[in-house]
Amino acid sequence: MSSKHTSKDPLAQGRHFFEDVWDVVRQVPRGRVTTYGAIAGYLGSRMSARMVGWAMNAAHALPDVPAQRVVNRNGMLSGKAHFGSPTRMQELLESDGVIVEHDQVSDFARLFWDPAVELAL
DNA sequence: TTATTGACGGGTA
DNA sequence: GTACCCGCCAATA
Repeated sequence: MSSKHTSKDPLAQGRHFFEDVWDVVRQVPRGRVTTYGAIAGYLGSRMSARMVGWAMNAAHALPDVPAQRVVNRNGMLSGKAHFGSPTRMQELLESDGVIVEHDQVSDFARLFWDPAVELAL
């Protein structure tokens, strides 16, 4: 991360968007999952779910960011291809106690962890 | 410099 | 119910 501020209006975010994303993801409890849109909405940019994906890409270098707990709104492991192996994301989720079938989280609605609700800020 | 893409989501047809 | 289009911000070509 270096020294470049790409945000033209940092005050609007109060902080770097990526850092906020990582901070939220780190708060996702084991055995739970969240979505890109939920994180984006929690941060204030409801339609910038894509940026959460980019943040995850950058988070790849961070130790405590469980990106496997972040899936798309369908509960599908859309980012599994970006893990070490095609099955790595599923294995990590199963290790968390999450059932995954056909690249999709079982009982996704039940396991869904919404920062806007759980953090309730 | 502009154009296209990307770990997405919602609204509209 | 599915399909398509637009918008978000950043990085890459």
